[in-house]
Amino acid sequence: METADRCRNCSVQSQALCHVLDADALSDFASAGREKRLFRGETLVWQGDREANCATVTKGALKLATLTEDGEERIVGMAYPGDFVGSPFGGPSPVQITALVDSELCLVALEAFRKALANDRVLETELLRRTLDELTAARLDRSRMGGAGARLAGLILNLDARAPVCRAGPDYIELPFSRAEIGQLLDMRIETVSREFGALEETGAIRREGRRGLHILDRDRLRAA
Amino acid sequence: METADRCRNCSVQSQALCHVLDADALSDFASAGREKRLFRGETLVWQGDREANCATVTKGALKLATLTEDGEERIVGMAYPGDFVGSPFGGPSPVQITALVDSELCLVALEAFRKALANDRVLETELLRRTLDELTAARLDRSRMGGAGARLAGLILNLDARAPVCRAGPDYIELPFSRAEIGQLLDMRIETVSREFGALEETGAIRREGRRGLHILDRDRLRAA
DNA sequence: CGCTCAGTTGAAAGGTTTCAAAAACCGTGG
DNA sequence: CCACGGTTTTTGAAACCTTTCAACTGAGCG
Repeated sequence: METADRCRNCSVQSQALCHVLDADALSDFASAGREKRLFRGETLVWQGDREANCATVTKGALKLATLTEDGEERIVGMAYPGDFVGSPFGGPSPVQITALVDSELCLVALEAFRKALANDRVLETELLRRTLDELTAARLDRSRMGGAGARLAGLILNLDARAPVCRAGPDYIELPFSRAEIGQLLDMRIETVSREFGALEETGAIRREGRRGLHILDRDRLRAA
Repeated sequence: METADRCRNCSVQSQALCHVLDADALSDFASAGREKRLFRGETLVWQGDREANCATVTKGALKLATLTEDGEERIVGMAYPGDFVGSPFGGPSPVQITALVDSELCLVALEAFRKALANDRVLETELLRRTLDELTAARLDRSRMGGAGARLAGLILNLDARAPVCRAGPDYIELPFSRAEIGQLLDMRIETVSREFGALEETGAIRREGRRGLHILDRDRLRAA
């Protein structure tokens, strides 16, 4: 069966929201979902979209962003493989969701997802648990706000720890961001991003390679920053 | 019956999490809860507390804060009447919860709350809905970060709109914060807070009265800042 | 080769923090 | 009721960091 295969071969089956479902429920759930590929820069959900579909990220990295009134974009969150994105209860989407690098998703129609949520108590409980965790993570993020260098070092450590897409070696990561996107995420201008990269390189914490390559030379020094 | 009375007279009965419960379930739930009074500065939950109790705020204003490694406090969220606080799934509390002004809560033992959550599907669904809303609010907060003046104006408008405790007249509010707490919340030093209050007063947007009194003279001007 | 675009670098302007000190406020006791 | 002492808030000036504006470098591409 095709859908069952899709789940059996799923690269995030042990981390995704749906891992709490038993075989039968999973099969129902899977038949409501479909794979979707997003190219770098493609947008899954626009800010304000009503009744947008939900999805589990299976590969890549997505940004959640809001538009300021003057049209600037502000990145307010990230989604990596295993993460769930979307507004299960519908309503206009508060953020837009865009692929930072070529990505893959397991897309579920909103109506089907809502039905699954109603049928499977465990699914709802798991979503609640994850949402609570994300809420505390989002709040803790606020507290982790020192100077520009500290924020950049924090981002690098974060990618190092939890972004499988970026890992291209034990001490080498490929940034999924442009300088502009790092600025939108960390609230600084691209010039400052560039200078702070330079400063971290000076200290010997990292070494840049090309535009997006990053050798991590000294994690302790990053943590100290 | 005492507990039923408590709910019937509850000042936040229409906004609280428990408003989704039917009469029977509410009566069970109420018998597991009890009133608790917190004086200004008292802490309900410390950062790291395990298995701390949950509560609904019925009166006052609480801060959710984390401690930085150098012992400084950083306010990462607020809770006003009708809001639910605590970690229903237990584990060490990521934040500490402290009364900013004399407050009242409807406290529910963690075990009882978890049981209610398991029994009453609607309770869980409502908690999920609220948590999702809080998550997007926390994320949007990040995007609302201009200069110091803009952040302070935003806080004032926020209190004006959603903090009943503070309202002491149609255009007069009583700040629940000290200057230091405003600094912890908005990420600026107390001197900057003071100067920005001065700047807003210069423009005629507000007028200060004593340490914590605030006349709101021109909401449009606040919004413009 | 010359174009464009992302990234880097430099110098000046702007805003926030820091350190220091004065002023206003509050509870207490005379 | 007023004076007192401690605390919070305000104000001032200099140091610091980030932004802004501008120019330059380098990689990719027709």
